[in-house]
Amino acid sequence: MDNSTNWQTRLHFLGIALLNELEQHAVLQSFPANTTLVREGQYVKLIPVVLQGAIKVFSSFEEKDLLLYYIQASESCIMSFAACQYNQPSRIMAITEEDSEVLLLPADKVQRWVKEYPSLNQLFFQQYNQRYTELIDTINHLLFNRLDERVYQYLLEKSRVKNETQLNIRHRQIAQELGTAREVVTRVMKRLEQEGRIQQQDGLIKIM
Amino acid sequence: MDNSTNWQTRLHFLGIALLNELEQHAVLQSFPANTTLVREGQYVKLIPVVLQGAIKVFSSFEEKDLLLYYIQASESCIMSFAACQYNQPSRIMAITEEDSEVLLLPADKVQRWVKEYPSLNQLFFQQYNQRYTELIDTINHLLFNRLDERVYQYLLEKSRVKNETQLNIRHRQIAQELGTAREVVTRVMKRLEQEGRIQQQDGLIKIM
DNA sequence: GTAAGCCGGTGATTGGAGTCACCAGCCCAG
DNA sequence: CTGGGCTGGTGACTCCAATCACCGGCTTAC
Repeated sequence: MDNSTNWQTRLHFLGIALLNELEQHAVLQSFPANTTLVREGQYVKLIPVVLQGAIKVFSSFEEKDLLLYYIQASESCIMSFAACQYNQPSRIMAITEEDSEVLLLPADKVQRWVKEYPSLNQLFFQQYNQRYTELIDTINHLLFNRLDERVYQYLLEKSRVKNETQLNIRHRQIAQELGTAREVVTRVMKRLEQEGRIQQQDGLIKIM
Repeated sequence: MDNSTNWQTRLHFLGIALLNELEQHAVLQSFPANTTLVREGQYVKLIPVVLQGAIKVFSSFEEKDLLLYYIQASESCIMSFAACQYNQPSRIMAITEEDSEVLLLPADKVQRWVKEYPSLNQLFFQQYNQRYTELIDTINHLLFNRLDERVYQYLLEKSRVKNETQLNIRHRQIAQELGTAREVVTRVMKRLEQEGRIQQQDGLIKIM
């Protein structure tokens, strides 16, 4: 597979001029699933643009985590962007959800590119907006939905991101990504199964 | 009070050139406390920059609200910004917390100004980042803190924004802004009082 | 083969918060 | 001055989720 031209077509919306800059200064890198890319408190010097796969972004707080959103193809990470612009430490944790291919842009260059290339400026505004909206949804779910619904939505979203109808995932992980406990998830899953909304077999979860 | 030069000094960081544009195209307007500026689902054509006072921004969802943050002097509203850029309806509700003075920028002009004036571009990036960080904090509070702590933090923040040590506020309003019920707040306030963290007298709340 | 570890599953219990119903005190309008 | 509106305050109850303790089944390491 010709990666170099590949990502250029995928990121075509950034414009030829910027693509040329990227070709020179950005680094293409692959990560296996479950690689931790950023930890909380870390200072970041590279800004990722996902080409393939997905990165999941967490908030961690006092030993407990909460899945905030996924970064998918053609998307970038506003937290790294912010972290480099204001030289703040990262407030989130980022882990590859699947084997992923990522274009890494040097932070100092991005500072300049944002000013020179409206397409990149546009991308980050759009990303900020999208992430912000997602967070508001997350908050509303947290505040007003029962755990049943949160778990179900979580499964739907994960299935959408991974593009699989069968999910291979442990109760423990679900619990961790939703910031709750394993037994609680087990019970909720039982209920969802009884309600005919999911099926569990051999550690696989099928969404109906 | 000479308002016209007044806001120009306050917004000096935007640069002379942009200030001239603002002078021509922006509108200075005052609102009494508790004026609803934006409702959920509304399409916005004006982007506010607060000069004096404060605007509180809510998420409302199935009849319940949640206070997200305050827009204070020299700050703007990213939700309006987004709403106008992507022509999406507003996902939030905005109400003046106090008597406020606001500079209203026409949405279509802002589109252009953002590209032409890095200072404005910068302002919105900075605002996005700030709001985003605040939301993450809110989420962590929601997930991991007891209501006691949430209420206390809420009171601290409100006292900071209004710059008053005594708050004149009803339990009902606290409940509404935190997305809970009045009786619950009453009980929490009782506990906070017994713990010596606040004092309640004649409907005034004093933070210790 | 056996011990250790992870997996889902379950019962008992606790605690936080939301809900319902009702009270007294206060103020204001008519 | 009286009724209706607001305020805070309370008891009783319910519900959901978290926690603790413990299971049997399965895989893996040694």
